[in-house]
Amino acid sequence: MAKRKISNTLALAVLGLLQEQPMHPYEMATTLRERHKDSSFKVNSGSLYDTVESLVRHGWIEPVETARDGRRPERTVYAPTGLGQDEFVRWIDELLRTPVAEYPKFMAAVSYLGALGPERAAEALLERAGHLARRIEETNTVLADTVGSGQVPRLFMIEAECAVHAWEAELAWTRRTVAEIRDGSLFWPRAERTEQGWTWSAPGEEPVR
Amino acid sequence: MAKRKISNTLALAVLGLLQEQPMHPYEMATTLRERHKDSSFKVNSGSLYDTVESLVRHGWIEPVETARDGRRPERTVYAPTGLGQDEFVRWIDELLRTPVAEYPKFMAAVSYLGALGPERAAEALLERAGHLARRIEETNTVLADTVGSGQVPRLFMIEAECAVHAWEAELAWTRRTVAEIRDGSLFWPRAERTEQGWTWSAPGEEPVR
DNA sequence: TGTCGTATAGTCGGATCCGGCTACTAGGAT
DNA sequence: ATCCTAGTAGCCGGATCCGACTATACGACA
Repeated sequence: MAKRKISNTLALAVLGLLQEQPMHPYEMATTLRERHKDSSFKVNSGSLYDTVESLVRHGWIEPVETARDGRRPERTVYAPTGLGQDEFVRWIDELLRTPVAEYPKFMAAVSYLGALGPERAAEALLERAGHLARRIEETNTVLADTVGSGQVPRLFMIEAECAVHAWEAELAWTRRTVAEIRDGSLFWPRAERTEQGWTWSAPGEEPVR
Repeated sequence: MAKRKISNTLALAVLGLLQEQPMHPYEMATTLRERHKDSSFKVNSGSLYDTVESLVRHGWIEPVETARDGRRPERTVYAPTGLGQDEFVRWIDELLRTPVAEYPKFMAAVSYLGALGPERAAEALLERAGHLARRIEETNTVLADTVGSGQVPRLFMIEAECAVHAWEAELAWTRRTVAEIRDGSLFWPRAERTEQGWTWSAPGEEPVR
């Protein structure tokens, strides 16, 4: 599979908005925030203007008007090209079909969980669990206020359900791991350097205290 | 919370390896791959050399030797400084404690699931489910071959368990969503532009076919 | 009427990241 | 003898990304 010309998903968000109506970049940013899409896309104004320019270079969108309102800076309004409309759908299709490696920061830290020692690791994970629980709560509230009240169709906020599901899984794993550390079922070996390389104390022998 | 000087987690991997013994960058890369840590860290040789240099600039590691083996290019061997050893632990602690927004590509695509229409969306998600199931299987095999055979302590591969847990959750959500699309419980509104803005067909009215 | 905070709209320089490249060695295969 | 491939080690140009910044408009309020 050849590499995509554009990889930043913010471009996908831009394309998505322009399917509805022509827009200038600043309006894209505010619209994305209004619709809570800024939790799926990193909306940074600097990146946004770069992204839009890149989409123009690739012929996926084009400027349709440059208006000036009083003495405000002029706004360039963009619309998708035919190519852009096709690629929008193809891109979504591809992203859904094929999982790609993503290297989340949490995974990196878990890789070196051992370095903290059992007590500190358990404590840190427990704090994370609290944050996750709160975030789940907040997102469910947002869902209730929008989809729950019938203001927005469920399909248009489905990514929030997906995110909540993922956080719940992470929360469950985190709590389970804290429990395993505390009850000793996750054995904490004491690594030591010998002439041959590395050895670890085995379960039953003295663990780290 | 002030922004971290270094944010690329590859630097964390480097620090982790150097806790054990001094190493040159190329050896870091091969060691990370041997230990399957390349699924938690994006090990790209270009980035690796940049990262090492950045760690030197910040005083977290320092060159301890530049050896030349025959006429091969010379290798610079690095070791962590005292500061680097402290920061290693602090960084892990912080990454574990506080979840940060990560914008995975899948979430972006799910945000625009609607654009595919029900049949194509279900089909794409189903293909993803297959990939995820395979990846889970593969990782479990690796775990059985390493931790299961007692070659490596479970703690040193705990991130693989964490990843499997996350993929299983994603798989479950994906399958459930396919089912909901197919049995109609995830209503697919037909969006339309009117003079006032946008309106959607409500459940009960004609959905998209 | 001055000015303070917020919304509007976008620019820019520097940091980061990465794919593709060079250059050399060792060990078979032809 | 020569070629070919795989492994060892690192470098670099260009693309991308983002934080911090500029500049104007507008309503509130003292």
